[in-house]
Amino acid sequence: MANEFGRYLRKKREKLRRRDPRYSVRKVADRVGLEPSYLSKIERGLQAPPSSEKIALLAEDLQEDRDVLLALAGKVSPDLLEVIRRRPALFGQIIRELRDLPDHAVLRLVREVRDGKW
Amino acid sequence: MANEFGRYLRKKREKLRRRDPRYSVRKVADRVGLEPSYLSKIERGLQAPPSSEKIALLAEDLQEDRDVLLALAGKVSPDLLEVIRRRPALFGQIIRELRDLPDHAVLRLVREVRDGKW
DNA sequence: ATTAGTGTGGTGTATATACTACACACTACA
DNA sequence: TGTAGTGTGTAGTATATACACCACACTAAT
Repeated sequence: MANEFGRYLRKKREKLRRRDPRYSVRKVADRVGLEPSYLSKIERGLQAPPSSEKIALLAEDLQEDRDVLLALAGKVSPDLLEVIRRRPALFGQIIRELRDLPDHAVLRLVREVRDGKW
Repeated sequence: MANEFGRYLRKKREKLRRRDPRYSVRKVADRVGLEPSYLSKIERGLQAPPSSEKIALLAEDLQEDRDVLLALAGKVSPDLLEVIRRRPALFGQIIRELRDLPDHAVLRLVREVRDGKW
């Protein structure tokens, strides 16, 4: 499961690399501020995923969804945590309420909210 | 802010203690499985809040809301994290959507969902 | 044959997390 | 005056987190 993160990362990076040499382990590592061998180990599951901050940078560099990448690493975006911590009872309640709803139902809800019905 | 947690804890414990001697530092610590001096330091803000697990036990013992207590400690309940990690894109989206809504709007939403309209 | 670039192995480390163990001084009660 | 219970101070520790440093072997181009 922590392994899943590494495999996903490597797959995506290699895919990008086929079209663009700027996606070598070294270059990506340099851009996000990691030591290349560290990133290499992470991709092979020899190291646990890095910090949320580095994962966010990786997501941006590799054009991935930040929340998805963080989830693969067993983490949750700090800004979401912040939202919950601000109103814990309220958000605890709604998240648990939505926990077992199918995707489409939740999505409909998202849309309703965005369309200003609330 | 980490200090807030301690003060809140002490206040609640002392309140309970006025009516029931079972709420001494020692007794509470024993029940939740902590060393008394450790809990004492936590209550005075000399130690950071304990693990989520211990906080949950404290919440139960002191009849407090688990999510609120965790939030005071700067944490989020592991079961909520799990919900988000399972469907990160979806829950990331909805939480950010609800972030700036006033309590009453979110509450109305909770009720609608619970009443099976979804 | 040098140079630039590739991925990776081994080793070390600073900081944080989450505690425990034990002793001490004080109070209340029998 | 002993016994039980109170809170707290000092000290130490095991484990996890989040990395960096350096060296090596390999490939491709000049």
